[in-house]
Amino acid sequence: MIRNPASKPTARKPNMREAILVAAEELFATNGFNAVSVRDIAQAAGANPGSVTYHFKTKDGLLLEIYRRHCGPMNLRRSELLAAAKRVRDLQDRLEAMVRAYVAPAFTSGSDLAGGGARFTRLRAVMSAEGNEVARKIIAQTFDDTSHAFIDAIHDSLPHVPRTDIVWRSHFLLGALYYSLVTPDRVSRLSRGEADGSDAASAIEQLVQATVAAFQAPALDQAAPTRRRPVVSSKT
Amino acid sequence: MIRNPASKPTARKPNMREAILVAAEELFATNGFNAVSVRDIAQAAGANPGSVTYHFKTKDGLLLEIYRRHCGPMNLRRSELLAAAKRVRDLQDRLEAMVRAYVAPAFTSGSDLAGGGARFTRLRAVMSAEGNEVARKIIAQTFDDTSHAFIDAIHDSLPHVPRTDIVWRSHFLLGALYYSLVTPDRVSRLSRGEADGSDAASAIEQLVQATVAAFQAPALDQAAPTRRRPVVSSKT
DNA sequence: TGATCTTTTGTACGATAGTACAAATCGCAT
DNA sequence: ATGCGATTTGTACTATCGTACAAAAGATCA
Repeated sequence: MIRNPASKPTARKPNMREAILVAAEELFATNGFNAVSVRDIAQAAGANPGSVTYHFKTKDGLLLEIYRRHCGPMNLRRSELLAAAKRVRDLQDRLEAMVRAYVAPAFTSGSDLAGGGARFTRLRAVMSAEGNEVARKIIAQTFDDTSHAFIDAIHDSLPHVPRTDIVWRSHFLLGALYYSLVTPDRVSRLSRGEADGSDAASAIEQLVQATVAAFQAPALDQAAPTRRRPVVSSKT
Repeated sequence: MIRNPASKPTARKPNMREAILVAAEELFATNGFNAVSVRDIAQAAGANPGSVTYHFKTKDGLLLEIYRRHCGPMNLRRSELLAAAKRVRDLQDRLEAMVRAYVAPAFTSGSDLAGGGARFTRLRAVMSAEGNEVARKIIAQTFDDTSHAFIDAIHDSLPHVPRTDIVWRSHFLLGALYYSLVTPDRVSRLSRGEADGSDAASAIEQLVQATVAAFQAPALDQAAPTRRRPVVSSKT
């Protein structure tokens, strides 16, 4: 019976600290921060309430640690994918690759944390909706750089669209992304079972396709008083 | 000193019940349901905690009443605007009008409730993120009809796009809409002050423009293995 | 005006929250 | 095996939660 080779020489049971983190992630992402008690988390993790205090000191500390361990890997992955996307020659393909570089890591794991990508993104969505203070600080510090990098890159591919519009549209992208992870069942319901809102692959493809089109919409500021955009085809 | 002509013969102070509702809306929409105590609400409304119990029995009952008084007017307004939009002849204009009919009532007041539109929409966003049970039931009952009406109408204007894609894209629209109301400051921050995320008019225009383009994106299912979409212009 | 109903107030109660802390337990190097 | 540091357990404390309820106060109308 081999014990898993714990990297650190400190670990009694399989990995209680990890179990608490995962349980907390899931519960926070599903019910919000305040609706979940430390006791709930402990029970879900098969731990003792006091154990949570031992590892993370406070409930805020636990949330902080959840962010800490995810932000790095996810942003790293995004940077890699963005760098690769920037090298794509074709302008249309490049834009799509960049959007995908932004979207994909939010759905899939950003590191060895099994399946943690979607769960963590859902958590971010909920925390941002609740106006959580701990989350707000971390997000402004950690994610704004990445967001700016994407906005700049996309702007380079769409020079005729003002940066302001790019910002708005990337904001919409994040909102759509969050909402897809928060209430996937709504998609299933409204499509009357024809689509599965929980299917990450579908969500990514749909989101990328729609967002690329949104980014390519004509500029708003400098727009002429009357519409002048070529419609895609409008009827068959 | 004229007393305001209360429609109902029951009302002691200006309108305590209303004050509690407004305070609760604002607090719930900002901090989430569980983070706000009945005492917080009472204090913000200048009322006594017991008064909340008297008018709404429970905290859930208070939330329920908030939904009740907003859902009707907002959906009515949406139906009116959708009906008007359907009468627009030009296909492109009609699509835009329909999207606007969906978006506008969420930002502006749906009735005589002063400025309540945006506040209520923000509330819905937060409740949906928190997975609130009371909200979930009401939404499925009250909003799905409206959502279906819009999806069907938009599908009629975009027959070459599968209904499934329309559902996804309208889902993205709602997510973007929610997020715009939840964290408007992010837009201001990322645009380095060039845009004001709190400006409803800007948000609506940006959202409508981006969403119309997203809806017009080529279909996903029946798509050919290689891309074949006419790019809008891609460079000046 | 005085009776009656509605609304507001004040207070209290049981439940549960986050957290602290001492005791018990475990893994491991020696 | 044994001692030691790391972890887990159990429990307790204080604060705050939602809610109930009786009393006070205001409004309404004969």
